[in-house]
Amino acid sequence: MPTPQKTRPDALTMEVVELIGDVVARFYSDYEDAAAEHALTGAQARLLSLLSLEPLPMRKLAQKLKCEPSNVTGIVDRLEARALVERRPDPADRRVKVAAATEAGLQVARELREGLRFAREPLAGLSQGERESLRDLLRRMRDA
Amino acid sequence: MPTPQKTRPDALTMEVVELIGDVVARFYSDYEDAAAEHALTGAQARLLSLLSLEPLPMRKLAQKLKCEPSNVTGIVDRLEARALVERRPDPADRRVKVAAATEAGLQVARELREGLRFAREPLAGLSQGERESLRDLLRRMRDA
DNA sequence: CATGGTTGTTTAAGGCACTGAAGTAAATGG
DNA sequence: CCATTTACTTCAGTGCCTTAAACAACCATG
Repeated sequence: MPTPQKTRPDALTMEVVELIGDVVARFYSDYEDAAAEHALTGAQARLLSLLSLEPLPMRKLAQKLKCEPSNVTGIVDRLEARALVERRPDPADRRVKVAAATEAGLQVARELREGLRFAREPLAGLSQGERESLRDLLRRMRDA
Repeated sequence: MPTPQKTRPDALTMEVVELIGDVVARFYSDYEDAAAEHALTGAQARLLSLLSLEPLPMRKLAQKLKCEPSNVTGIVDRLEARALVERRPDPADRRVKVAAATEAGLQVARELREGLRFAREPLAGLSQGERESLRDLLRRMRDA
């Protein structure tokens, strides 16, 4: 046994993990900034972003956001107070409240997506071919 | 003017941004989980991680964490209450308090780093050569 | 030096995100 | 029907985070 450690990662892997950490930090903080430009918190932006694709019941929102349903209540409350989101009754189940982005909410979500220029900027320096290999590598990481 | 938008990104770029978002979400949540295994919050883990490299004054910590110094006070308070971090006086400037990881804190930081297996797992499926190109691409993104 | 401005840290007040427990209303299955 | 489960909310408590204000120590200028 040359190395007593269980799964001692090689230097290359360690460096890539480090780099991912850096990029993650950058992307995350850029996302928060983009949200802040619309006076949204990160959590509010993520929730609104989800609703810009399709209306969802509170329960589903909690699942997608990986948090407790009681938490979603507050976030939707705050977005609803700003008329970016509304609660609709579910005709099929009167217990359910379906959260949906309003017209204004959709607009903000669009601007938010476009305002993610920070995330795109680092990509600008890559060639078409490099972006393709990056895409392939990321896909495989995601699906791992 | 075929497209009224300012800088309409192509489909490839959009997909890569989407993929980065996915990987970021995964990495972030794995980091929080790893921290939680040591009863640490994400913020506490990040701060402790910084201090595991070198002791830092409160002011520097705030800079690295991109937050207000008054915020750092509370986080260090909680880590100090658990004896993972200690405040030392700076002999050169009596205003300054240098935060430093204790022996126990260094141990936790080490375990935390090793416990980041989640972040490494997706890399396991990549070959040596692929990891190298990923490293190069990430480096260029970081330095962009 | 003395003094006035700057810097490093903390405290206090307040908002948001989050959890867990408890409560209410509606659906569902003997 | 009634007991259980499900969807949502409310409440209490914690942590992160910011701004404003306080304090002590540093520092430059006259």
